[in-house]
Amino acid sequence: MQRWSKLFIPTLREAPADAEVASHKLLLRSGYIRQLGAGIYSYLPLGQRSINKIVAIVREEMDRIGQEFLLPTLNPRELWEESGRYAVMGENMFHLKDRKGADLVLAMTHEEVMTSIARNELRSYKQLPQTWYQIQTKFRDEPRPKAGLMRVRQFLMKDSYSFDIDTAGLDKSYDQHDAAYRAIFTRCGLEFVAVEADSGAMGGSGSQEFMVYTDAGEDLIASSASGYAANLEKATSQLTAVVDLEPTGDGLPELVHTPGKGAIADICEFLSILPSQDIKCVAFMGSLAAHPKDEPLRPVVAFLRGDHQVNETKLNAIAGTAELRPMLPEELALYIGGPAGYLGPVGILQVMTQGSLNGLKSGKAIERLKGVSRDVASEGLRTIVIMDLGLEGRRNLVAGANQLDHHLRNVTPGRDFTPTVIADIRNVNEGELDPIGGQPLRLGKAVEIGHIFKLGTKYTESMGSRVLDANGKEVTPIMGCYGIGIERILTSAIESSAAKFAAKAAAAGDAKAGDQYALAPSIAPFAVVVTVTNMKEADLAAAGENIAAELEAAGIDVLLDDRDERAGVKFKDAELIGVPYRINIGKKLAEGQVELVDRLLQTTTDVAVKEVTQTLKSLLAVSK
RNA sequence: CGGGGCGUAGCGCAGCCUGGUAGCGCAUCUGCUUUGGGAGCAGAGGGUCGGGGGUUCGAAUCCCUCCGCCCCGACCA
Repeated sequence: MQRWSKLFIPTLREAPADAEVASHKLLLRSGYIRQLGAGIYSYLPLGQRSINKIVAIVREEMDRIGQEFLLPTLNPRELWEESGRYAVMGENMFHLKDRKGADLVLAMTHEEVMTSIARNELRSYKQLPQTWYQIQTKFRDEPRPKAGLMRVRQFLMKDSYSFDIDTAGLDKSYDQHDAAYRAIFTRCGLEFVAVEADSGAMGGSGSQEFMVYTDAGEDLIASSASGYAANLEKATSQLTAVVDLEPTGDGLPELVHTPGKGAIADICEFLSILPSQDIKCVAFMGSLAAHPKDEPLRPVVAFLRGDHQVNETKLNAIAGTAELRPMLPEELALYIGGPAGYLGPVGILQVMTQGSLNGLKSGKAIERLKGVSRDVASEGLRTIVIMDLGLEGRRNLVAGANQLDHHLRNVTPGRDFTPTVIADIRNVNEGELDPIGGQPLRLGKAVEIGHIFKLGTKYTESMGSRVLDANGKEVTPIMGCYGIGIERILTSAIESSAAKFAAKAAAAGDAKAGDQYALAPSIAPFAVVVTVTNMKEADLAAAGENIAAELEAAGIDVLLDDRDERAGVKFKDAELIGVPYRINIGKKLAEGQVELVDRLLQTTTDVAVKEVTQTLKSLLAVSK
């Protein structure tokens, strides 16, 4: 039996100053981990117990669909050159030399090793499909490790790879992983959403990220009760109903004097209109490469509904640019023809040539402009004018007139201006209705705990893996790759729970109770702590011993707190280590009762000593 | 890699500006008291003040340099 007095559980009353996010503080305070360097952590016994439980769940579910390997982390450089990823990964990969001077790398994932095994061993379609997985330490030289175990340089990952003869087989392997992942995360007690992800440059055909909402996350996602979920970069929503203004005068664009009303809120108040009846203009210079130095820049001008915000990732995708920065005032004058605050789509200068540039009065501003927009200045470049879908079909809008202190009424897209492209370039907002089920969207930061991905033939092709099909023809196996961040299951579970405790404490007006959490029994280091409130009272100590022994005999993961400490200290410690159930053995023992504290539900009930084991068994059965 | 911050006992911090015996709280150890929400009293141990160099009679403190860690940004199969 595990006795607290014999274990190494170095709890901290205060968190080290380096810790910022809740899970980091709590993992340190509860004695789960200690830091060794930036993004490098030691797992102490409690942390290791929890990690082991997570790994066991992952392994159990993965064994249903695949076979476990253990692959080397130390990889020859040549292997990564074969796949082309040596150059792609660059500084993100750890490099080292052996004593003979040969180059080695520490593996970040294992596509290359798995594919090398596949190409050496798989010969026939009869050997397919295969699903191979491992649970292994991965190394990534993160440019910026952060948030405790959230983003680290050395971490555990379950990675699996499927090899199929055709896309139908791949679809099946992919779906099996989807089901396995849902089972794993559910068993770990996580509330997750599956987000359709960008397959990106990898050229795959399907990809899903499994996300957990947490403020410590680095991605922004939107999801709804109808099952819709997407990255903010891809999320769309149903447009909220808007009313167009009635035309004034002859219904054509009409100049209005609007002194000092450059901001949307001001112009709306001044003209008694709604933001949704106004056109917002956002102007950028887009670089074609991610690290612009001497790269040419292209002007990108976006028009949106006044109450919408532009999403730069969407805009980049439409404009074909890699990075955007706001236009300088000189550039606004050059490409749009108006001052900031009064920019509008009507009469926008869509083509800027050397001639028209020369036509402008030269001066410092133009010289500066030539410096930043070399390409435009030298050969002329079309301004990309993008209109958001939210403006399509609208009438009689208010827009900047490209003159200081003036706006236009009666601006109607299509009639008064023609965008280069009409596309979705806006951010969805909290509460808007999702596009498939019409349920309100929830927006928030989230952390990625898993990813499944239809990889295709990228590696089997480049590394020369071929099998013979039923017709004796040589074909390239199709791969899928699938990852789970083991530590992120733990951190996101702690983050989620801590957020719940904090919210409840805040609602109760208790400002300082923001440092509690409870893990699901499936992944907590122990399912239950038996707390003897006073070890000096022999009957309490004996009862604790008996109850803990009985729980253990019933197959329950129990920790007996037999330390000669004050009750308060023991309660605080038990809570700090995140164990979901606690049995307090104290005064009520005289009446044959003990207390059962359910930290997941945050309730305390009296239970007869005789019924403790049965009660816990049923609680644990439910949570399994 | 750009910007900002920090480095003094296991943890949290003060001292640095204005150079002169290195301090406080918690934790640890001993004793007594206490015993259902991080106990009280008394005593004790614990420090290359991140490293190196310099200025000075004298450096935690001033100067130079290197290292480490955290945060924001960039980046992130």
